[in-house]
Amino acid sequence: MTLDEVVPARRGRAVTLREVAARAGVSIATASKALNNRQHVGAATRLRVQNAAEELDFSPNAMAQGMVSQRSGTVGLLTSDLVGRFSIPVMRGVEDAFGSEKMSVLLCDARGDRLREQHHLRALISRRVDGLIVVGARPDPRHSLGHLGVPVVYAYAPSDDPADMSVVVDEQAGGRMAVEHLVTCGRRRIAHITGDPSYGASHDRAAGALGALSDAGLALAGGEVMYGSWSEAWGRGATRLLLDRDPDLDAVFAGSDQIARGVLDALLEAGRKVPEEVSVIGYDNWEVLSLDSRPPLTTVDPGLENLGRVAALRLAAAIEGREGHGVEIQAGRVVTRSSTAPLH
Amino acid sequence: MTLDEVVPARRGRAVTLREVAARAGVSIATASKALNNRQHVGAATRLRVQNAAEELDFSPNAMAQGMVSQRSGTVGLLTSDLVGRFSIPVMRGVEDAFGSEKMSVLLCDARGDRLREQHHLRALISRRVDGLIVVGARPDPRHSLGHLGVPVVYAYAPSDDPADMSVVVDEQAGGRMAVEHLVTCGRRRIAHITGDPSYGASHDRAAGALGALSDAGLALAGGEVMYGSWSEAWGRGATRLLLDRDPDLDAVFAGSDQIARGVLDALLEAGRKVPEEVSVIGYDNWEVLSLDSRPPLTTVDPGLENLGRVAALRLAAAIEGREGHGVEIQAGRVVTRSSTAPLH
DNA sequence: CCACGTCGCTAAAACGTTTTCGGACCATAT
DNA sequence: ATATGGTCCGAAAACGTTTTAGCGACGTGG
Repeated sequence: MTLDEVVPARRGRAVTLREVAARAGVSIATASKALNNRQHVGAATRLRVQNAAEELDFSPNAMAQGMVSQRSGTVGLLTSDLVGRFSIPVMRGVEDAFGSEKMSVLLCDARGDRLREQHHLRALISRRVDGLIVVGARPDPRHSLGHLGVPVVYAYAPSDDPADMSVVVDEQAGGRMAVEHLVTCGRRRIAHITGDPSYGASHDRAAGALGALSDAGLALAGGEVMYGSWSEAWGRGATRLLLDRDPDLDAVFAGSDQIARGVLDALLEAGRKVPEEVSVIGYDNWEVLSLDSRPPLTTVDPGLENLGRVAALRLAAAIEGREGHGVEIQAGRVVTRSSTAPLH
Repeated sequence: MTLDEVVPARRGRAVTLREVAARAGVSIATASKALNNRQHVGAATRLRVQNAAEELDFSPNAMAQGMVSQRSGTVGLLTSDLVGRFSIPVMRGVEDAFGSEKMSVLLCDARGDRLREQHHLRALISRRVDGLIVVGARPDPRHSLGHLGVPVVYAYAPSDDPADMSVVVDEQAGGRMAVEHLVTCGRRRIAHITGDPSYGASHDRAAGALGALSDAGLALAGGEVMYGSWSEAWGRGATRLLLDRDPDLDAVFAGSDQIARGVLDALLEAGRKVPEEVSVIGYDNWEVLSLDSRPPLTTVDPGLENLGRVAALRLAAAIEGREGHGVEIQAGRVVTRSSTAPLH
């Protein structure tokens, strides 16, 4: 009996390997091997199967494949990031690293809600994701998800459990690089205006900045790090304060591009030329803010896309059994535009 | 023979229904029915199964479920949007509409590359997504994907094939609302600075604005719509030009929030008070730009999240057999902040 | 002529569920 | 005693694929 008689008319359903095999006049097993470039198939037969598959527009059912391989070919990306500021670059890094050839990304937005997070987690586990990347909304450590039965990599926000694997940006190095760049520009009276002091990153960046400053034998202009909020308004206000307190300041390191925008505006208003009299460097390289400011903003790019790539690489390794753990730190780089320049 | 002897020690693999059944001392069939709240299961038995599942931390294999139900419980979100400006709100709308209870989202970023798009498409088809939402990078019509065997809804950018189903924002109504708001504020000399003229949306918004203007018996200040680019720099330059050409202008409708920022800056520099002397309204409600400007920006919110919700609703309907077609238009709304105010 | 490999192919098992069908059992009515 | 009906439960098929084991046929060296 040939398979032909067994195959009923399909009503709207996808083409199956059985139908391909029937059309090529071979068994399902042979068809499978032919299409997957396995050996033990004659050249002529293979060609016949490939043609049949082509003609029927065959597309293998990934669920069925997943059943036998015990791999879903899927990773979960669990984010708490409301606006997607950080998750999108990470997501692109993930796609690049996995080649998106055999790995698809299941994206879930927990929106900072722990319940929703649990919910998504259950769904991902049920889908048998091969691995999971957890992207935090802010760089501070977050609670560990614990043992889930699949590898997990935390990106941007590290897990609070050192047994987990985390990949984060080096905030301290970022702060250091920013100030070093200003020092290289010949600046001597450098101030630091930054954001919410409840963010660990604020302090890390400040520590890096202070370190670079003391390495250069300089003191912080304004006397102290100016903590506030991640907003342009704070950048403006703090700058006015600073100008009062320390009129001969020649550079400002802003803790974010939003703050830097405020700094720029206040400086412009006070009649200080940027970058000639005062140089300004931001943090984040959020292009909608940094590209089109007056002047375009020199800023520290935290390298989120790279972060995503590294996270994906670590996840891929863990999936193949080479599990890692601990916090891996990735440095960013300074993107030089026109808001900083050598003195004179 | 009990099932106990059949169940081998599992090495790292997920708990299976067979194990739950064994622990509860029932057959797999009964266990399935018990957990899915099907009838024909005794109350005591059901409880025993539920407890067993709980104790073993059982999570049903979605792939296996998908095999029998012929549904993957998955929708694809195919985006071409580089920065995720539009896709993220849409994605949230999708999650909301589907409740994320039984539907997960497979996110793919084609990055404007047609080849990559084809590639992702194949992957999604192979995963047997129940439906597909295609989000464009700009509001202009895009090429149809054709017939894929699953329902497709185009969001933001409509398909060029009227047989497809598209959901887009009503750009013309947006332009109209913006000007109507300015007219309500008592403004009489209203100009319109907008972006790239190769965007259909530029012209749609302008048409809406012009319509509202003529309804109010007003002429466009500056004489013509000022097309340029979607940037702050263009907003600044165009404003200076405009101020020269028509010094007694009392309102500007900017085609994007970025442009509006430039307008605001140029106005400030020219010594014009906003909103008292000149009112400014933007478009997009991109909060990082609109919330923290001086003053905070009144702007047209295109309602992307709602767009995503509607797209998801239409997709859900199509999945259940109620297919639609044609272009559905969703209106946004004006978000009033401080950059517009009644005259006097 | 026999032993032995190799090649090309197929049947069947396995993956983890849901669902259909029928059987066992019990109570009640005839 | 037999029929009737209802309630619980289990065996088995089905979903679409990969993989393993095995079967002929053919060639090759003894």
